[in-house]
Amino acid sequence: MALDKKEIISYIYERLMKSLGSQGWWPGDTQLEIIIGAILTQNTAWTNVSKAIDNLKKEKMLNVKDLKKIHIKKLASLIRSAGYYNIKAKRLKNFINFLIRNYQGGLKEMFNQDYLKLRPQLLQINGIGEETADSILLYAGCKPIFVVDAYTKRIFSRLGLIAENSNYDEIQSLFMDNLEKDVKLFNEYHALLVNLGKNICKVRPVCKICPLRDIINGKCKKI
DNA sequence: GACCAGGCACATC
DNA sequence: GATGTGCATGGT
Repeated sequence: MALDKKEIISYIYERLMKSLGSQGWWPGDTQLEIIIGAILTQNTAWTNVSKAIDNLKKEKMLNVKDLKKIHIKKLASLIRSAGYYNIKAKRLKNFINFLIRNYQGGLKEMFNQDYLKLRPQLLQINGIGEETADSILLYAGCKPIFVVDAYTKRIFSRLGLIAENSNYDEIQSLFMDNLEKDVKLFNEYHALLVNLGKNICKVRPVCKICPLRDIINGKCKKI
């Protein structure tokens, strides 16, 4: 008997979790650090982002007040390793300015509202798109929003569960409509997909190392 | 040395 | 609305 979509989505999660275990996301000690990481990791390997965050830590810059004060050129130099450093310095500043203007610099105040109202506000900030906004909501704010990224799209279109040209909302709905709205579940599921994508599904356009369909029937040896 | 990475905004058609 | 391009470092 064939599994329906809901069962497949849950089954993939169960298998990934069983094979790879809890991912312990997001790597970061504070809400602000997570938000900064979410902006810096845009189209960038985490290893490069990690160095940038270490630099900010060393300079004791991981707070709203100092990020407001720091000159943008200096900020850019500190995050150099994360790539696109000029643009990302601007994006960090944009977020900090938004936070100060609307919430007196308080993340607690920002998150202390209906997250469905916060999401469009975040999307208004230049440099924060859907994935970054949702990462902020889920990983920094602990709100039940599913994060969609390039790996999610690649993996699930290869599985034939979404069309290759699906947009962000469509993919997000696949998960949000078929899973319990559970922060821990959304947290782990996205992180597991990134792990799977990074380590196993690099080969394009077809994954030759690990046929993804085998995830579903449990035959996959790699995970 | 080519290719890729946990995107996004903007220009152009 | 769809498609193309700039942004940039560091690992494989």
